[in-house]
Amino acid sequence: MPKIQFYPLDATYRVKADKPVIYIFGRAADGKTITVVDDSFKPYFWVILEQGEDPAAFMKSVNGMSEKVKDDVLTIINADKHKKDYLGDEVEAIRITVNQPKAVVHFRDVFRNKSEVKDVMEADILFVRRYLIDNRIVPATLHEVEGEQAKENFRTGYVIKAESIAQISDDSIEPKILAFDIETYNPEGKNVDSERHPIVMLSLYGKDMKKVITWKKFPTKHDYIEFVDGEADLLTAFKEAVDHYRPDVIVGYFSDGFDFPYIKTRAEKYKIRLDLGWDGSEIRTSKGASPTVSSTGMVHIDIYRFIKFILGGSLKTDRYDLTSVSSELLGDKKTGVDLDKLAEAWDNSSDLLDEYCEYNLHDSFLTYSLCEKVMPNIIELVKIVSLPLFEASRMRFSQLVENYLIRQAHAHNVLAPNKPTNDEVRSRLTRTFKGAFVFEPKPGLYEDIVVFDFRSLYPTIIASHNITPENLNRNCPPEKREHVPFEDERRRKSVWFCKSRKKFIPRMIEELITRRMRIKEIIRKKKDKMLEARAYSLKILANAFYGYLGFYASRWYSFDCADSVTAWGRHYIHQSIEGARKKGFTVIYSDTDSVFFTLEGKDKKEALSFVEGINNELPELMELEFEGFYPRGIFVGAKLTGFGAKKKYALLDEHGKMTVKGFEVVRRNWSLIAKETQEEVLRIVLEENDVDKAEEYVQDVVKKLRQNSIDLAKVKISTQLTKDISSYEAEGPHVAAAKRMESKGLPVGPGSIIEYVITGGKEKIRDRARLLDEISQDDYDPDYYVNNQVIPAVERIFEVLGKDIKETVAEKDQSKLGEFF
DNA sequence: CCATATCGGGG
DNA sequence: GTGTACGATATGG
Repeated sequence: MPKIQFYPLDATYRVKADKPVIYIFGRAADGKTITVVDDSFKPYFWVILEQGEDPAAFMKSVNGMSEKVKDDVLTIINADKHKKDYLGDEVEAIRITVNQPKAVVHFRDVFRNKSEVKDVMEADILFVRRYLIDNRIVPATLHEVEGEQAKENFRTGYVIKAESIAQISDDSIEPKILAFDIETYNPEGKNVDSERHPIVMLSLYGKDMKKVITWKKFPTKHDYIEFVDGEADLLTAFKEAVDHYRPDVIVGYFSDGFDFPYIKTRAEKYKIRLDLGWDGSEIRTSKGASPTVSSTGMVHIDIYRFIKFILGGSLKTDRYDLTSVSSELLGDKKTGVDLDKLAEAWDNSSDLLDEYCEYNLHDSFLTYSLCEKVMPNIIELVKIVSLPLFEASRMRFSQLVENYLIRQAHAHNVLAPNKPTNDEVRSRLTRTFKGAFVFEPKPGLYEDIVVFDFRSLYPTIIASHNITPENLNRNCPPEKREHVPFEDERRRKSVWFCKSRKKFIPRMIEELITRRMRIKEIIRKKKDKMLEARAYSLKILANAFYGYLGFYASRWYSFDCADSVTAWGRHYIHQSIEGARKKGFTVIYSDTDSVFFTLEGKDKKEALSFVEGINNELPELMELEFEGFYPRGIFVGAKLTGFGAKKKYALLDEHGKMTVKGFEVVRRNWSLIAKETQEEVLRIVLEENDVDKAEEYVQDVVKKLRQNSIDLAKVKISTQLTKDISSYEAEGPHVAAAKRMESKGLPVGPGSIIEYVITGGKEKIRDRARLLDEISQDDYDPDYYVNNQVIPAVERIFEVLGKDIKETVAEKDQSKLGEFF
């Protein structure tokens, strides 16, 4: 029988004659598209009987049950029993195998109401998911199917009726990606309306495809522009181009929420079928709070969602528009055209349309580049959770953990707990957790600072202390009980975990930690993009476990588990702090998993041996790591925010490298002169320990500001708009500047970077904001830059050093005035 | 103050 | 489709 190697990408099922048939779509190793048909798998779920009930009698009574519900015949085709781990106990669970997925729902409800049934389990794991898990099929990796060509009508190179399918290697596909983007007619500005306004341009970008389709003619040099006769033709041309290119992945930016729904609405107007599915089906929208759009076979990825939800935490940007994300990830950004004028240009068939087409293609290019860049991360997640790309690329952290656990539960003979009921969710939401310990730094200048932090603190606590619901206060001889070191005595007495045997969640997390350590070891010797993506995936997954245990909607939720993790965290950090103090070090700062202390004349080696001592006492997986040694550091009086004090400090290491946290230098909306002065003051103080010199430096800057000899580029302030100009309640200088730009016909909106300078005068600051091309060197206001930029940037640093820089500067000004008169 | 609604992204 | 989510912020009672 023929064998074909292929990479599964997507899967679905259909019921034929009351029998489910699985279809796996993918790319064969020879490049052709493939459909694999498998009708051998049956849906099932589990029943747990009440104590004392007879499994044999139950199985006999239910086996063969059959009911006709509407047009479906729903039948129990088998009932057998297996030893399974049910919430930590080994039980005889009864597996109910049925003829089709709908029968699961039906019999689930029937059994739930039976008095002899204690619980119904895994009756909500989707059929395709069940199939992939039970058959150990890992999407995006290399598999081999054995079977004959099937006579079914699919638009793929192969259609194989599978006799057997198996993963043959961990090698993953490099998917063929096609990005797309639309521009719409928008006479009402931001107010887009897919019912009334047409799509005027649509771009496609792939390795071998650069195309913009539009339906007004204008002169152009670009050979990638394809002119068609109207919007309907544009839609048809889009469909044909995608169909002809046959990508594995079609990608858009916010295409779940905008491009695809818009295209669908427009296509419906013309009764055009968007049958892009490899089975001939149309693209489908799923409504809800966050709608998705899917197509069978070809995988639709909305790269915005993946970047925001999965990579977001490790990016600096807090905005997820295409410009911000591209500039951070690719160092590129959208081309600047004014979209508010597109409708006008369209109406007049203006030559400007050529520029809009360039812009349209560039957005597809950025989307393509982003997708290509993060694809290793998507694929590694796919492999870990064993879900198709469509689902894996849309997951949140909680779903990532949950799907990983469900996948592993099957491999470890564990029954996945059920999802919480609405009532349960409500009650979970009322409880809050005590967080991490923070030791506030005393403002001051410190010498010989050593920093240590716990490597993966929460994951290692879960693994080391066996923290999991199945181990909480149950089935354990007293001598094996480990009480959680809560500060509250009652809680300490009442919450304990059994140490005797590693249970499911701790075992899973231990595996993640050790796998990641092995990979890191390999990467150290030889860099590898895929391995780095894998190490990153394992890290974010392990780190998400603590949050998952305390997440209200999770299957493995446990208030006591989540609360115990932070209690252990506080315990270990306190222990480290106390240990350091006993050895004669002075602890200056600590937050969650890190400790900063000063050597107090002792040798660096003594600090290292202290940590070695701590590590000898720690459980095996836990480790307090040496983070760095800093000959000098400064901690500055923190401004109280709603969440407590914000941390502000700067450290200088032995090689002269400065680490700055929480100071304005790292923020954008300060002028360069303020940032530079702050950085230089920090450098003089830390490197040379010379406060007088720092003071002189500031005085010199002030003098130059007063002479208006500081370059305009250094007094320029850049601020990013976060919303529409009209929706700002308080008009700050950046809003005033944005309005000036708008009045000059420059495109401004959310995401635009506004650059302005404050000029002299008696009006409000916002009325003195000017754009760079409106002013010359002498126009900036020295007073503003001295009092509102430079002084505030360095004030607290000098405060720590016992100086009032305001006074120093004022005196100098005063004496100068004296000389003058 | 707490509960409920809206937004995010996109043109 | 063996289904529907999340978290921050603004608004209203």
